[in-house]
Amino acid sequence: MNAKSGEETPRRPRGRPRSFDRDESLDAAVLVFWKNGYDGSSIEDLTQAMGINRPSLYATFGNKRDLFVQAIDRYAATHGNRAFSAFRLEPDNRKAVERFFEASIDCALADGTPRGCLINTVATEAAENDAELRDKLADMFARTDAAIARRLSANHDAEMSIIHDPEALARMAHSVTHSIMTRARAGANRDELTQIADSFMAVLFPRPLSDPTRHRP
Amino acid sequence: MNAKSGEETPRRPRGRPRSFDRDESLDAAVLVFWKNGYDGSSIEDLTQAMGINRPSLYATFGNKRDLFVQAIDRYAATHGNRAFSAFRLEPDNRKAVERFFEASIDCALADGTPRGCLINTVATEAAENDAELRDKLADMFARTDAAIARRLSANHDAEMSIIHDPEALARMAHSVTHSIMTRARAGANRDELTQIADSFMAVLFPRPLSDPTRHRP
DNA sequence: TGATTTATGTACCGATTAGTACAATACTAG
DNA sequence: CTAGTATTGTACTAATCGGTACATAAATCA
Repeated sequence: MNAKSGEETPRRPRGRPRSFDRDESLDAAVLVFWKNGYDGSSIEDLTQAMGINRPSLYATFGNKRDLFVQAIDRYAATHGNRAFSAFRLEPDNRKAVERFFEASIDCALADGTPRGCLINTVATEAAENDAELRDKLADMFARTDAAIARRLSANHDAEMSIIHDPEALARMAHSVTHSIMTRARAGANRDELTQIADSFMAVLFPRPLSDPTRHRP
Repeated sequence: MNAKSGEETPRRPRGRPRSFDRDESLDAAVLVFWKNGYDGSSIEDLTQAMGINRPSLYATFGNKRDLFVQAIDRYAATHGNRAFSAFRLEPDNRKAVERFFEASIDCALADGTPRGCLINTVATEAAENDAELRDKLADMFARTDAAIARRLSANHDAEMSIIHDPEALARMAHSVTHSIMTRARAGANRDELTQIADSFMAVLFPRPLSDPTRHRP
């Protein structure tokens, strides 16, 4: 009867309602894993940061490893997506990649969050002993490569880059952020990371000698 | 008297001699940390792989954290140095960088060793909660940048690269290996890593259109 | 030959680990 | 109202964690 008369009714679930928001708790778990790594994060650390107790964690997220995988997806949908939103909004390819690098640096060095990237730095390290996680990450990396390539080839000014293959250019831009994340976690400051980004911009999108805004190669 | 008559006498130390070779044990510890990460490696794992018991580990290397730092240095002197030896032996800058990338891929995917790099992948992740380690890594990264730059500027054919500043070129070549290590740990295969390296070779060392061995950009 | 010094092997420490049993609680369905 | 269902908080488990005390073994020094 419900299925016919009112599809808009939310139909609350049967038992006692959950007292916390799943995604908010997941955001807290992201920060813990991001800072301490997988093995460095204890259930005690996690439940404390998430504001829930152990049975709630296990009932909602499965176990520590499952929680980690869900935290990776949550990270990709939040912090990870921020670098791409700037990317998507910029119609010019050169500026889009430039802002992609800037956003990556911002994410890698943001106040209030750990250095580097949960995916590139933490999950990747933990993937050595977890073949399923490794496959997941390889897939995420490939999807990121493809998403950048799709965005780059959508614009017809792709000729501005000396790389005429958008997929190759996308892999390279993505790769530059890997170094940004690695160097950030290892203590590099913003100037150093900006220098890296600028250097690669200069070779990926070289400006003609006549251009006064041209990077010095 | 010893100092005058015979400097060649080894003068063995006082007490019971150590029953294992320090560097050999360290090599085993390198593999354990490389595979499992810092927090993922237990003292039990380490002593078992190193073939020594716990008191010997603590007497020789201090504690787990100190052992980790010594393993990092040992890694740099063995596996890490291999990438540079190929680099140093090659007089041509383009080929030197090409072999630097090849050696990095070999190290990242070698049979018998874990994926990626102990320094770029494992130690870097662990540096977030260890300011001293982070400073050490930042220093190691800067030294690697500088060593590559020194090698590149020693040769006068540096003009072969589109990047005329050897230090910028060195940072970029080093950065490419960061992505190689990250992607390798995340499950990328040799073809994918070679593709990355080739793409960057094509922009860092572009060949003239007339060159039949020119990379397709 | 002792006396001294250092490493080894066993056996242990308190703390922390991931995960769970169980009763109480808060909701929906009838 | 009662019955059914799912979450909550407390308390607990066996196992493992990093680190060490202590007696024994093997070397040098005198």
